[in-house]
This record gives sequence, structure tokens and C-alpha cells, in this order.
Amino acid sequence: MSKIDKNQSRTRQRHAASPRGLLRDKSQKLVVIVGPTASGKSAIAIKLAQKFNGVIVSADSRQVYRGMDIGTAKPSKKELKYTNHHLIDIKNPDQEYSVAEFKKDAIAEINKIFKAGKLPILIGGTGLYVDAVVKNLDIPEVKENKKLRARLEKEIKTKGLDFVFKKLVEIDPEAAYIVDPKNPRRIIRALEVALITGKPFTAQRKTGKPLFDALQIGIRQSPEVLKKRIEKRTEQMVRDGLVLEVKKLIKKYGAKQKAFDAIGYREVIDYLNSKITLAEAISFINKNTWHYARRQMTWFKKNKEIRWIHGEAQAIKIVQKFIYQEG
RNA sequence: GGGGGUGUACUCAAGCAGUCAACGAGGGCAGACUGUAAAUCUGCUGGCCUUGUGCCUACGUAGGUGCAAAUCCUACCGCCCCCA
Repeated sequence: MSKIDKNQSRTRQRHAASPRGLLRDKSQKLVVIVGPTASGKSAIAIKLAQKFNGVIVSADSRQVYRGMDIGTAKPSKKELKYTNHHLIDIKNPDQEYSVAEFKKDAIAEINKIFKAGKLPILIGGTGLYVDAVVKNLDIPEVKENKKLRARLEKEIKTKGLDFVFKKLVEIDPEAAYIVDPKNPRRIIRALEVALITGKPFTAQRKTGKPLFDALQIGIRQSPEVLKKRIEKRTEQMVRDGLVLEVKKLIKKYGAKQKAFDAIGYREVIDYLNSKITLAEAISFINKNTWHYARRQMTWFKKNKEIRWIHGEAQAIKIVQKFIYQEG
């Protein structure tokens, strides 16, 4: 059965099992806002939350960390006070977090919001996190195994990436054309899942049935405008004390945390270590943020369910229609 | 004035007669992605098209020597250093 056939039959089954009205339970409506960094997602989400009795759930892999405020462009204290945000400031930078954890946390938060009779608004730039919830990705239940990863990394060093990739293909032939043969991180994870479960990695990463009736809105911005917004934002971050924020964080946690492998943080760390000047750090931040925005766009572009909009007014209109429609 | 060096694609930078439309890096553009995802990884990057062991234009400028030049010679132009 081809991929397309499978999808079609899944859709048919869903409709058969859920007659009109039952499927689109009004209380299961989820608004999703995606878009590249610095596109203005946050402002629109806050506006929507105020207008439609909504509560915001953040899908941002770095805003989960306490103390990483300026560099991650977290909503201001004031904004956080007036509009409820969830999944922000839930971990310390020396703690690890992952898609799987995020998926569980986000679903729990969303269900709480439904119970409270409010509208959940999932907003995020971390495409994988958003999809985990919206598309209900079945993430293999295999936690990071540090020993195994270290062993495989060593093996890559001594015997080569090719060797380790072949090892993966041996126990999981389908991985040959799904896992990137040149990406060590992806190969290691695939092997990790396969070795620990004894089942192929490729057989375990499936998409489940949608959990929510989601309206996905994408914020589009021209490259020129986005670049300018990024530059302006970086400037503001530095003025707001980004350097001091990073200084405090590395004093408390050390500079080697995975959480600090983030734009704005690594550049400032390099600056603090006198590897580059502040001016260089700023221009690297701008450039890397732009690269990141582009990666986000290539992720979101693939998602044909996203309704692309240009401004707040359009967002309000679409959400209004979505909320009051029967389905 | 004398001596030495240098000029290569958007930038830096290798090449110093054929295997060069030119290593590498950066930048630019496009893409991948299911427990690190702001991470990690990939491809393209002179022009043209009939996308090919294809054609054209290119290594400061103008000539020259060679079957063959980014590579050698001459002149000129620009930049740099040293001695006066």
C-alpha cells in the first residue's frame, strides 16, 4: 500500500467513525500560530488571546529555559502578566528537554485550557514541536542513552560515519533511504531506537490520528522586512542587557549547557571569551538568526494546511470564522 | 631614485604551462529533518542552452612565445614593503 493510499484510508476511517458534528467538537479547537523568528507571532498571539479568551502555549525549544529571557525574545514580564503563557520557564538551563517531553506537556496544557472553557493558542517557531502536537507524531519512546551515544560517536571517529551507517542499515534496511547518511546525529538516534527496542527505527516513527481540530496560521514576512526586524531586535537585545544575561547564566551553569547552543548565546559566549568583538558577535547573531528564520520557513512551507497571513486583522477574521463554524 | 612583492569569481584565498570555470573558507540561494531541532545535516553558486566527455566569456590591462597560458616573456596600470 502506498503512502497516499494509507493516508486516504485513514481520512475515510476518521470520517466514518465521526459523523458531522461529533468530529469537530467545539471544545477541541486549537489555534496554531507559526512563522519565522521575529515575524511578529507573539504580538498576534497575544492579541488573539485577548480577543477570544485564549491561553497561549509556547512551542519554543529555548523559551522553556529560565533565565534565557532577552536572547530568546521571550514575552516581557508585563505581557506574561496580562496574558497567560504556558511552557515558558519550565526548565533550568542545565536540564534537558526534548520533543517527546514537549508533546506530553503541551497536550496536558491544552487539555487543561479546554477544561477551563478557553481557547488554546499554540505559538511557536520550533516546527518539530508544533508538528508533534498538531500532527500527533508518534515519537519512539526511547530516551537519550548517553553511554550508547558516546560509544557510537567514538565508533564514528574510529571507523567512520559510513561504517556506522551501514550498521544501521543492516538492522533497519528501510533506514537507508530515510535517514540522512551524512548526518551523525540522526544516524545515532536511529541506531539508538533500533538497538534498544530491537525494532527498526523507521517502523516506529509514525503519525497518529489528529488530536485536535487545529487552525494553523502562518505569519509571512518579506525577506527584506524580516531582516530589518531581526537587526532591530538584536540591537534591542544588546541594549536590554544580553551580555549581562549570558554572563550571569554561564557563571551559574557553566558555558557548556546544550541550552546555550542557541543563537545569541553562543555568539556572546565567544565574545566573553575574547574570541570575537562585540560588533562581530552582533553581526553573527543577525546572520545566524536569518539563517534560522530560513530553516523555519523551509519547514513550514511544506505544511499545506497552514493559512498564510500578513497582518493581525486577517488573523482575527480567520480565527473568528474558525471558532464559530460548526465544522 | 634603487630593491622586493603583489593583483584570481560577491569576499578572503589556493593554483604557477595541459587533468582549471579554477582547491578551500566565508557569504548567497535551495533543501532535509519523529527524544540535542535556535540543534544537526545536504546540494547548488560565471553566462547560455538542445543540461552535454556542449558552446561562450573569464584569473589587473595590452601584446607576445608555445600544439596548449590563471600559470612563461614584454610593456603598461594599481596596491604593499624595504633601502635611499
